[in-house]
Amino acid sequence: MPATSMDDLVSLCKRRGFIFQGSDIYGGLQGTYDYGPLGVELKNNLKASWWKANVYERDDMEGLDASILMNRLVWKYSGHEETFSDPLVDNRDSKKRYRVDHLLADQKADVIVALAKALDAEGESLSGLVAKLMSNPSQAEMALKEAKVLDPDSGKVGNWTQPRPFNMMFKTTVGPVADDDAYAYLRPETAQGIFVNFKNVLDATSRKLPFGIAQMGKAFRNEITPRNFIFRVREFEQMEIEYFVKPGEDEAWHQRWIENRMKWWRDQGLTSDNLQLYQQTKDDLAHYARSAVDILYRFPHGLEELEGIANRTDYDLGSHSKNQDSLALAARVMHNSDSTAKLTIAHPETNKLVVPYVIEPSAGVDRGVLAVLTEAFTKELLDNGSERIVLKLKPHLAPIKVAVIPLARNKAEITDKAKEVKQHLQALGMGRVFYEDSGNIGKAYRRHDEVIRPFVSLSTLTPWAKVKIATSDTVTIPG
RNA sequence: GCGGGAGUAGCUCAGUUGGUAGAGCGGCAGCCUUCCAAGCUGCAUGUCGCGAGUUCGAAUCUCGUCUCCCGCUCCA
Repeated sequence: MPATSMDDLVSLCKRRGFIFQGSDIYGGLQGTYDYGPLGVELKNNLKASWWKANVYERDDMEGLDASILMNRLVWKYSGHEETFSDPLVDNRDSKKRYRVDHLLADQKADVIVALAKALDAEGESLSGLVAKLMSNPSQAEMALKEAKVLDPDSGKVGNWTQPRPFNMMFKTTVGPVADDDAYAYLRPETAQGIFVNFKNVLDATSRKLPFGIAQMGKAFRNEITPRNFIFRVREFEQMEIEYFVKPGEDEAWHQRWIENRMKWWRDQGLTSDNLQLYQQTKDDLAHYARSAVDILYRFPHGLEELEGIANRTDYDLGSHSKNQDSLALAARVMHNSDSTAKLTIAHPETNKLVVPYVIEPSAGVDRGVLAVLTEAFTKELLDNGSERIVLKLKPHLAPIKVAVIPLARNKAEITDKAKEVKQHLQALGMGRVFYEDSGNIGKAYRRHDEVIRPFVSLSTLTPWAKVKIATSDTVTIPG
């Protein structure tokens, strides 16, 4: 079990070159991290394993790599522009929605005082009150009621909902003129790139239901609180599948994907003890989902989401489709007057055009790396009472595949042979191959023990292991 | 964003009542070494997170700021 502390992991990652704080020499930038020499190998290995399992080893999957920048209309119709914008509260009676800061700015002083009191935040500035309101929505709802916060339009006391924190999409200007309309968002999820390419992929491949589209890529969220190392960050990478199925078969496929994805994570070395499924409640659900199951992992900071597997029904394709009235959509979608495409496919039996349902297994690459590191991090107690750190990684994830360590570096008959072996191994294209002759043998072993398993312990977790060079010219590559 | 804690060498940390920095591990060079976290010699580590203030003098006191950790929040 990983009784690993986050501090231990952060320390190892820095020391051995897995993960660094972003913009480190300028004091860092919150919620950004850089992958170092070993980290990039580990991350690439994890991604390669995902792509192999979900694209190369299946007959029902296509790959895609969509742009990070997309037409703003994508985010309008996906629902993100509404749900990922500023902190908002709704008046249940008037059905009007207000930005929390604007609402408070319109209140009389005594209302603000009463609100501050209800929030136990006397003397706070207006922005401080907004923050307080956003920090605990249910308390905020009661406070808004208690303070009799007025609806600025009607002048009556409002029947307020919980305030909701939404301004998570990064904006950037597009084109040479930075006027108000020349902006785009950095995508807050990769999924939409798949949905807007649904017709393109279909036209190019003549797929039939069920089939999926797989994609990996960066996404950006202006998180209020980046936290827990690479767990919650502002720039992150996703591995996502949108799997399109016949309406009515969605529940069964949802289950199948949950099992499939759990198995994959176990194949990456995560143990069942540290993995858990969580069925989201109605309140938890994102705006697009009918139901969702999370794969949770026991990270150093707690049991948290590693991957979400959602049943998005026909919400997304329906949202981005023209002529929605003719589609008999199950999901409630915004009327789309901008799309130029009908996102349908022939029903396998009736041959009528239908909007397929979507099952979305969506995993965080960085969270995956964190989970794998957490699981692999092991403190071994040595006979002399001291500890050594070892990463017990699956061979296919190991950042260094082979370390060739000559048993002496002052004897040419040994070092020449060792270098020759290293050349041969390198030519196999198996990944990183190191020739290690610094210090003495003991130190060279230790250096690699930390990041790959030593050849001496033939654990099933051993990657390629170290190569032993002997004067008898025998070479062993256990594992 | 709010509350609490922290930031000294690559890592883990020490630094006494303010007098301009140390240890272990690691790194580099050389020697030694046939499987071990083995040893020996030498070298380099640093605007003490950043900026300002108080002071003759600040790692040490004050303020600001950035970053990290814990809690509230979250959902890849």
